[in-house]
Amino acid sequence: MPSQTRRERAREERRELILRTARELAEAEGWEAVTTRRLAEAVDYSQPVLYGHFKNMDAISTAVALEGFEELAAGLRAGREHDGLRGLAEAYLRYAEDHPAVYDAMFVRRTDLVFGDAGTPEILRTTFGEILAVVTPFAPDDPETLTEVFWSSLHGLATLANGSRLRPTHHQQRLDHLVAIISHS
Amino acid sequence: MPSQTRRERAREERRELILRTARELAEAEGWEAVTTRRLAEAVDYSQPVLYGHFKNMDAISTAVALEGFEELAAGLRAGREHDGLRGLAEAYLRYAEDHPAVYDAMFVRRTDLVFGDAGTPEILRTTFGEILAVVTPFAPDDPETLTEVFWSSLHGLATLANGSRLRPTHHQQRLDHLVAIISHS
DNA sequence: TAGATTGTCTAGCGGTGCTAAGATCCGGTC
DNA sequence: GACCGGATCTTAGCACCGCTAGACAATCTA
Repeated sequence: MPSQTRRERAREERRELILRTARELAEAEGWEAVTTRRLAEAVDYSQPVLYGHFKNMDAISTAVALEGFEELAAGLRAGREHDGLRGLAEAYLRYAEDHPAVYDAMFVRRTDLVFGDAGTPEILRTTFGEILAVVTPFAPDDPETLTEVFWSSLHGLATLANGSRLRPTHHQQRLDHLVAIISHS
Repeated sequence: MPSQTRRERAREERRELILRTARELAEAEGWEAVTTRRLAEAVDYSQPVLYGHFKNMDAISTAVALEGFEELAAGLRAGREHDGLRGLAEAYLRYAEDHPAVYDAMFVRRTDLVFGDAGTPEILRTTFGEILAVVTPFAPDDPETLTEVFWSSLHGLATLANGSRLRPTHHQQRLDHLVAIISHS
């Protein structure tokens, strides 16, 4: 019995090593630098080992994305409990800024994660639920739509800022504006 | 003299053929399908011919993006003149929905187009200026910040909708909400 | 018509994701 | 302790990618 579980434990550790390394590589040099050869070399295994743990390269970034959803949901919850709408917005934008590669895997890169579906992972619904909770007081009759609009605004700010398409000096002012127009709606 | 200009004309037509074909291929199958080999075969030349017109593959999608900025700026202007804030928002989202690959080239794919810089192409400033013009009445003291927020919201709605991450049925409601909260700010 | 210029192609480099086939290790059984 | 069988890992290779050097053909200039 211990032999079997020891193998399984080793396998699980290898899987986490691959995931952690892929994430670090992506954050350091972008997802285009995460190739099977470079990743295999970084974890000191040959390429086929990766395929023993993940179906393909996309499955690796999807797994990183799922980690990201866990972290983001926790951050949003904390931000919301601390400072409501503004706290959640700050937490969202901070997460996107601090983990741009993970954010990309979650929301920008092509993925087979389905969003509005029955097969949607629970954590995705949880994340959406955090935004829903903080927005509902401002649109009790149709909170879903305002949630989508608010989320889209945050997503737009996050991606355009990460792509250096917004003035880097006006982070706080944009957040103030967004929080103001949502709460006056 | 006509010989020289005939050559130049042929060269220009070839360039446009490459651009048009790349754009069609991208809209039909996504940018990942636009490879030098497939594109060369589609225009019935060998791959090195592409490099006689464009420095590399990225330069092709950048050229497509510049076409897109021209079209988008014209659409935004028409929408704005027809129905102000709402008309512009509708025009923006319609363009992104009708030309998802071009929109990607403009705002999502990595590009060497700089945005807030002195070397920014005039057409980019023109496009931004359309949004600025329609938003200024609602924030006369600091129109730039509200412009960035409004643009980010439109961009977020466009990309999340194109990635099937928003309910496809509530297009109009989201637009109504966004226009409402901006104009009440 | 001879030479220079321009245009085009074939072939090839090093990289990519991914996989088949064989070697090797290691736990379970006699 | 010897051996078997399955899990694990590596080498080697496929077809594709962006991109370029060098040979060859077509066209313009003089």
